[in-house]
Formats: sequence, structure tokens, C-alpha cells
Amino acid sequence: MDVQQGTYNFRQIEQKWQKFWEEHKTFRAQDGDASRPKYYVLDMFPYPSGQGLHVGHPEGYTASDIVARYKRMRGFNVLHPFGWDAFGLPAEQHAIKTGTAPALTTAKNIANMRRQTKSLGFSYDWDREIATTDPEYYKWTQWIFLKLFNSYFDEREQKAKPIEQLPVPQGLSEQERRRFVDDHRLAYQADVAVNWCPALGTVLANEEVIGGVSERGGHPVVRRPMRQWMLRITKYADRLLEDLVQVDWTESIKKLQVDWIGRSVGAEVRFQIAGNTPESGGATQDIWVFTTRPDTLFGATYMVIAPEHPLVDVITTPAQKAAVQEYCQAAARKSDLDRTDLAKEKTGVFTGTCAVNPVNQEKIPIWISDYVLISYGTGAIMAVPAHDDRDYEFAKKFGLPVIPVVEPPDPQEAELVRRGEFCFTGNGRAINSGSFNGLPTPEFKEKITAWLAERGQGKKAVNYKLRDWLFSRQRYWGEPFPILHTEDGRIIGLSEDELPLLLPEVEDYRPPGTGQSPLAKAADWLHVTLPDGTKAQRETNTMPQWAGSCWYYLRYLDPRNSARGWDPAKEKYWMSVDLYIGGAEHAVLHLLYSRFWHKVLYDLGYVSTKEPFQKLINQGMILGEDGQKMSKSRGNVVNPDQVIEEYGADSMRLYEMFMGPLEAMKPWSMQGVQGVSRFLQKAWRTVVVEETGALAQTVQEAQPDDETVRLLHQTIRKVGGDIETFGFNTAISAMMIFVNHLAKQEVRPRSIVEPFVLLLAPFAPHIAEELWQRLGHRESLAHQPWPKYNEELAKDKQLELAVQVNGKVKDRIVVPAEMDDEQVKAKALACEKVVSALAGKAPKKVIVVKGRLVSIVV
RNA sequence: GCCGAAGUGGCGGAACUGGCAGACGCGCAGGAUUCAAAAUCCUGUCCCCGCAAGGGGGUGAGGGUUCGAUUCCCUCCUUCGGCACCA
Repeated sequence: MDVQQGTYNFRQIEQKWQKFWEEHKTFRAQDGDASRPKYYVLDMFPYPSGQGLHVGHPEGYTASDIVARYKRMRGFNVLHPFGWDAFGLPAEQHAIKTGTAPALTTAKNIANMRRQTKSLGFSYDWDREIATTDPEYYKWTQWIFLKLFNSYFDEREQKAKPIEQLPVPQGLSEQERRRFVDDHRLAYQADVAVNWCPALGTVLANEEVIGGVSERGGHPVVRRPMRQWMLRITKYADRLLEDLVQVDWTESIKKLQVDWIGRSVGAEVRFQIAGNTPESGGATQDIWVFTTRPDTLFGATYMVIAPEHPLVDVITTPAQKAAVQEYCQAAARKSDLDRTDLAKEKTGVFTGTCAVNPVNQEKIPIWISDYVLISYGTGAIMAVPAHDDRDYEFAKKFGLPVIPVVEPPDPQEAELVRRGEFCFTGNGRAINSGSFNGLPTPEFKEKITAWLAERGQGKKAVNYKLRDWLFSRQRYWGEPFPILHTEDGRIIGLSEDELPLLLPEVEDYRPPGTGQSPLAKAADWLHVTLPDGTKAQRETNTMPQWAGSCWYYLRYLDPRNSARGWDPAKEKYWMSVDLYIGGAEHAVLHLLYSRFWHKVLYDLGYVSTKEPFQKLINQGMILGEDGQKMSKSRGNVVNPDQVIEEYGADSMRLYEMFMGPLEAMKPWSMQGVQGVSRFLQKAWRTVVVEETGALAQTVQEAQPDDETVRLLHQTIRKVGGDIETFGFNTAISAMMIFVNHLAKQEVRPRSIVEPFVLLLAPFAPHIAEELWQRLGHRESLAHQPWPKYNEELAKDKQLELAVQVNGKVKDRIVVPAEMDDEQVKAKALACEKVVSALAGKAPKKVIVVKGRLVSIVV
């Protein structure tokens, strides 16, 4: 067999070992094994696209695989699973174009990407493979949805509870009671202004709209009211924030989540409409505003309400009616894109009515402008142009007064602010604020909030940028909702034993254009008669792609369980995920949604940890050789199949890790692949005679020399340490140094070569297994103990120190490692070059830095 | 505009808690081997002056702290990522 011959034939070696691992189930994770610590390494599972794997995928997968293989050798029971996030738009769009069922396209794509993934020799436990589109999988996605549907959020305990425990007010009619309950479910329906994308024929979540166009495809998105399914993620805003302290993620990713949740503390303040006194009838409601700067109340010179504010019609005077109507209608027609584009120029219209500032009884005009959003706070603001950039801009445009009430600490700024020529948004001291003058901003905030509360004019308030999650899509290729709508208007969740509710087969995948999904056309599926004879229709919306990926890490724990989503004992054993690796593009979407579901499941007792992912690493993007983002149109896309064909999986893996830091963005280089490929060949030749395939004569049962032993132990220490800190590039460089040294040796003792092969194994597992076997071992090295290093043996006996005079290196001295500082000093001062550099002057100071240098200051 | 990360040879990048800048790899140059090429091996490779010994400069720019700064502080510039009227 060719494999037995000498040259490094990666094709045969890689095939051989991939087959071996698969047949021997080398990487099977043992549920509940109490004899070893567990370690759960998870990759963000891919969407099985028709393009197949791109080189960005193996970057994260190789990193996690190195850790998985390393942990196994360190004695951990490792769970390292893989699967497919297989619902999604491309397969559906392909179906619309060609009529091919998305299920078929998806199966084909999975088969291809599975082949590619396997060709890289990752140590996945393939017995646990899952696909979100598998009915046996989405059955449980639907099950979790029902848990959300059948739960409410208990404000006092700040947690989800079964809906049966919801305290319902007495004396409600059956219909009112039902309405009350439905309004408290974590999954609920609401008429909301949604992001409707006409080109895609579906609504999108806020997170899926980037700058007014759809994230996928870049199609225009408009606002439109529609009845949609929502998930009450906002109830979890505080917990999603607080629990970030207990996960081990980079600060920048945490910050993205914090910013997305956007918690703001301030006050809600009541403004009465001028003239709306008890004597005059007092019928009009007051306007409540939210502000984070109640300390600037004395500087409020006007108010703004959103065009959609319910009081618009009530407070508009007859004289202003026409102008206001025109403005509001124009605002309603604007898409988000328009609003973003026009953000530079403020627009607005006066209602004709004034409000009364509660702190000084001043009358201030009420304006309407679309820079105030109906969906945030109360949909109305008090405007303080002296201390808010947007209000300042608006006031300048419409000639409204600017009254400074905060004095900046900087005198120059203070002068400009006093003249109304500078908008100061920072903290300072109060001016023009009556008896509050002189107070520092933070203190003023507290005082004024209490002052308002005492008088019933305000209260402390918290607002979030985070909105409830729009959870329905008008698409075919997604999980159907396990929901029925009865003729008499009831919403019923299916019972557990009716799951999975299968996706019906349809002939036409085009959206009907009515705002419904293609499922509305599946008449047989759509219409249902309940046992009691009631007629009902199925919910025709489907879930967004995020649904399946919200909980897949739990299904891996028990992927074939048909009785429950996962076994509680297995959950307790494996959770939480110790290491999660994937792209940073999921920093807010997937990770936030997933954490939310996890917390609901935690509240309901289905999982035992508060957070799903303990440690998170984001791999950086790989650019094309030209330093540009890879794209077909640029023609700079690197195909993993080709790289593997030409250089082998081990070289591919090694190069992806050697390119640079895992988290950095970095360009591809085919010559770089060649470089690591040369390294592997060199490593091969240190062990195997190329002509015969025999073990090299130089690999002997001999005593290694001190230097080689030292280098081996240093390399063991370096490689292990680097894997722990994800410094794979420097680990590989250490192995290169080691091989360069070993290749020069006439004799390469087995006691040196074998540990090295084990070090190489997590990075380049195929070649390592082959070398291990050729060294005479029968068993796979996958569970061999990781080599240990000896600190004493790793220590350098002699140290070379630099000797500096006034910061310039003048000479070098070689000293025994244990030499004490005084002796080192003496030796340094005795150097010929140092003596001449000193030129007879006495050193002021001599600093010895252990193992580094001697610094002499004159 | 705001927030975050980062700027080191021709290129990717290294440098522990402030301690010899440029490890390792690529590329390039020269040499060995070869009829020749590939492969492999050896030598050199931050910049400037110098035949050399040696000297000077150097981690985006400028300043500061320090015996000593790629590392810490301030100002500015550039690139990338995120958010985008959230009061």
C-alpha cells in the first residue's frame, strides 16, 4: 500500500484516519461520565448554503477542534457536536425560482457541506448531528414556543411562570378574562408598526433592518401596521444586562449587547396643557415625557410629540389643523430609509397649543416632529436646546429660545453656553434654575425627581432601546407555529402530543402578496375542525431563522430523545457550554435571543444554568489575497476543497491557525499555506525515511542531549499555554522552532519525538496519528495523555543578558541562571565595552532585571 | 455624529506583569545540489552612513511619565467594526 511508502502522502493518510475515527467512534462523548471532568466545545452551526463551505468556516471549527482534542488528551470528557441551521431564505428563494422543494435543496446542501466538513478531520461526535429543519428537531422548537405562549412574566419575582398561575382580576367576562391572559403571555400577538419588506414579502425584526434596507438582499423596508407574533424579551432586559457579569466574553461584545439593550435611567414628567384647568373643564389629558435629564427642566423651552402621538388631534388648534395633518401624513408615508436619509434636516410643525412647565409655570409651545419616536419612552419629549444636540438643532431652525441651565466646568465653554452659542450635554452646575442653582448635575437629578414625585408631577423611570422581538415571518421555509385561531376569535396552542406540526407540502412557494405566508395556500393543512366541532385555522406565519438556533446547544445533549427535548440529567451534566466559537456578526442577534430563551427555560425549570455560553470567542473575518472581503464579483474567493486537494486538510488547518490571532481580520495567502505545508513535510522527514517509509535510523532509543530536552520542555509549556489562551499562531511557531532544531540533530531520540507528535496532534491530527502509528503504537493518540513538562528541565542553564549604558546596549554577558544580582552587576561593570563607555565616570545606578538585562545609568 | 478595536520590515505577524523591537512564516538576494527544473539544504535580509569595525535612526504623528515605553498618560491622524434622531 502506498501509505506504507515514505513520502508524506496527505491524501491517503487523511482518508485513512478519517475512516478510522468514524469506524471506531473515537470522538464519542460519554453522557454522565462522572470519572472525568466534562468539557463542552461548541461551534456556531452553519447555514447549509449552496455555495458550500468558505474558508471562514474552518477557521472557527479548527480552533474549537484544537481545544476539543487538547482537552481530551488532558483527560476531559469532551462534547464537540455539529449540525445545521437549515431553515432560511436562500432555499426558499431557490424554490420560488425553480419550484424545487426547500427540503430537497437543503438536504443536498447539507450532504455537500457535511462532506467538506468531514474532509477537514474535525473531532465531532457525528452521532449527535442535528438539523433545525428535521421535524424531530423542530418539534421541540415548537414545544419551546408553546412554553413561551403558556407563560407570563411575574414582575415581583422577575421571572417567567406558567400561565395558569397568572393572577386574573375578579369579575371579568369570559372574553375579558381571555384577553387579559393573552395580553400577559410571553408570546403574544399585537398590532405593531412592522418593518415590511415588499421585495421579500415578509416582515423583518428591527435587528434585520440595516439602515432602512433588509439585512439580506438590501431591499427597501417600510413601516406598516400588521398583526404579528411578539416575544416579550423586554421583560428580561435587566436580567440580560446583569448576567453579563457572569460570562467570560470580551468586553467589546458585552458592550454591543449593553448598547443594544440601551437602558436609560431618568424621570417621567407630567406637563399640563395650558388653559386646561379644572375651571375650564380640564378634559384634556396631560402629556407625559421621558427624560434622562430632569435637572434641565428649567431650560425646557418647547415640547415635541411624535407624529403618531394620540394627543395630536386633541391639542391641534383649528388654525394649525391643515399643516399638522399634512405633516403627520407625510411622516406616515416615510419609510425608515427616508427618515434616516432626512435625519440631517429637522422638520416639524407647531400644534398651536402650549403646555405648562411644572417647575416654573412657564408656557411652552408644543411641536410635532418625527425626530421624536412614538416607540420609545412616552412618544413625547421636553426640549432643552441648550443641553441636547437634537433640540438645539431644531430650536435654531425654528427660532425657538435657548435657555442655558447647566454651567460647564470649562470657563470658555461656560461663556459660550451663557450666550446660547454652544450646546453643552455634559455634567456641570445648575444655573437659571431657581432654588436649585449651584447643584451639580447628578445631585440635581435626584433632588428634582423627588421634588416632582412629591407633587405628583413626575416619577423615576427606566427605558430601554430594546423592543419586544417580532417573531413571525410570512415565509414558507420555517417552523410552523403550533397555534390555532378559532372562528370565535380564540387563540389556542396545540398540545404537546400534537407536535410536531409538520410543514405542509405546497406547489407554489411565492408569497400570496396579501401579507400572509405561502402556507395560507395549503387549504388541507390550514383548516381544522376541533373535537367539539369548532372550526379553526392554523397560524400561517412561520418562525424566524433565529428560532432553531436559540436552543440547538441543548438538543446536542440528547439529540435522539423523542420523549423530551433533552434529558434533565444530561442537561445537568453537560451545561453550560464551556467554549463557544463563532463569528462576531452574531454579537447581538443570535446571542441575545438565545440568552433570552435560556432564561425563560431556566425560570420554568428546564435548564439549570442562568447563562448558556460561559466563554465566547469570535473568530475574525478572512479576507481575500487582495486584502478585500471575499466575494464572487471580486473573484478573490478561496475554495477550501481546492486547498485540501492541493495541500491537504492538515496544512489547511495549520495555515488557518498560523495566519494570525484568531480574533483578528486577516488576508489569505496561498504561499502561507505552502509555508506550513513545508513545515509538516519537514516534521515528517524527521521521523520517516522518504525512500523506504521506514522509521528513520536517527529516531533511536538514545539519550537526548540537554539542549534538546530543554527545548522540548519549553515547547510543551508554550504549546499547552497557548492553546489555553487561544494563541494558536504562536503555538505553531514554537513547534516550527522545535522541528527546525530537531531536523539538524543526527540523533532524534524517541523520548523526544513522541511527545512532539502528541503536541502536533490537535493541530494536524492526521499526520500525527500516522507518525504515532509508525512509531509503533497501535492505539489512536486521541486519548493519549498530553505530554507534561518539567519546569526544571525547561529552565535555561545559561542566560545571555544585555548590558545597557544609559539605555543603549553596549555588550552582552553570559551568566549562570542562578547567579545573584550582585555578581551579575560586577560582571556587567567589568565588561570591556562598558568600562570604555563609562570613561572613568562612576555609575549613578545599576539595575538588574532578572534574566533580561543590566542597565547602568551614568 | 457617538461608541469600540487597531495602527510594528516588502507581506502575515511576534514581543511575559514597562526590560535586548522584528520570533515564526512568506517573499527576496546569493550559494550548494542538478544536464536543467522542482524539491531540499546553507547564508543574508528593519532603515541610513561605512569596505569593515562601528555609529545613527526606528513600532501612525507630536508631547509626557520613567534609568528604560510597541507596552502607561494626554493631544492629533488613519483604518476597521458597531450604533445611528432611543430624549
